[in-house]
Amino acid sequence: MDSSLRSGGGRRKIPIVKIEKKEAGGLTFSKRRQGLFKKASDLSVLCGVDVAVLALSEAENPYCYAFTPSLIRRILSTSPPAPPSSSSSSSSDNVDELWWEEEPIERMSLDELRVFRGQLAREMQSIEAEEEGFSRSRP
Amino acid sequence: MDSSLRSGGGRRKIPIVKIEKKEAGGLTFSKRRQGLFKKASDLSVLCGVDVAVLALSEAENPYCYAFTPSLIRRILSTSPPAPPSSSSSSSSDNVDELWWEEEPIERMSLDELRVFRGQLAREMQSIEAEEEGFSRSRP
DNA sequence: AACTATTTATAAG
DNA sequence: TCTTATAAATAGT
Repeated sequence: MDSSLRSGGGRRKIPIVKIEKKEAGGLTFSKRRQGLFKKASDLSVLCGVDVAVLALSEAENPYCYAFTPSLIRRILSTSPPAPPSSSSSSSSDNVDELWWEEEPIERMSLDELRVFRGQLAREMQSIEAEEEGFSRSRP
Repeated sequence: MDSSLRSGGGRRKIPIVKIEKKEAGGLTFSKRRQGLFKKASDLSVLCGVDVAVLALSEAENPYCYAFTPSLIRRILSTSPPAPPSSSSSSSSDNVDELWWEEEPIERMSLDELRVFRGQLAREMQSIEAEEEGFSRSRP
């Protein structure tokens, strides 16, 4: 049976076009943002590279993910906000748990804000360097 | 049978820890980066929001995804670098094709660089506003 | 670069 | 939120 006609149960295929139903849009934004941040984290860990993600909600609230070594070190060295099952877990690698992944700018500490601003500043320098290249070729 | 012991066939479960084999790491970076950009695109389209992704390869090459309405408009209105099957395709909605998704900074046009820099600048203003909040509470 | 078995993400309920 | 059925991503060949 065509999955779009089925009445019950699991995931159905949806076209990638803007969701018009207001509530569904907000739920989808939350779920997919979480999924996106998880993918960013996996990529960062698996390949040992820096990945940063910014997503603005429809209300323009910024949600960011930035998984830098310095940020991780700093977070791990301070008291975590609420790491799930850190005391009872039997495995020693709950460092892999993802409680720090999603962090709206509004909840960052001053140090976190500075780290993140530094990342953006460096990225902007790269962009400005590229723009310099254009002005040199046609001053 | 444990999937890590199986010899043939499909996907196997892997732990999310750094891949040490050099070649495998590069392949995984490419595949997962593509997947991440696709997820970013889907989120952006489904929810009508701005999403930006930056990923630095192990060699520090920047790969970025920035899917703003103005960027899309500008790209669609200019001659595309190499849209796949734009002339032979029978469907009219090859606008959905994702050829512009992956774009290293080095290959951006001046206008693209400015759009992207503008996004980062706005993001940085949000961060600085938050930092202002800290200095007001303890001057 | 393509395939395929499988894991992972997620749309509805 | 939690579950379930399914679509989508992807590890290894």
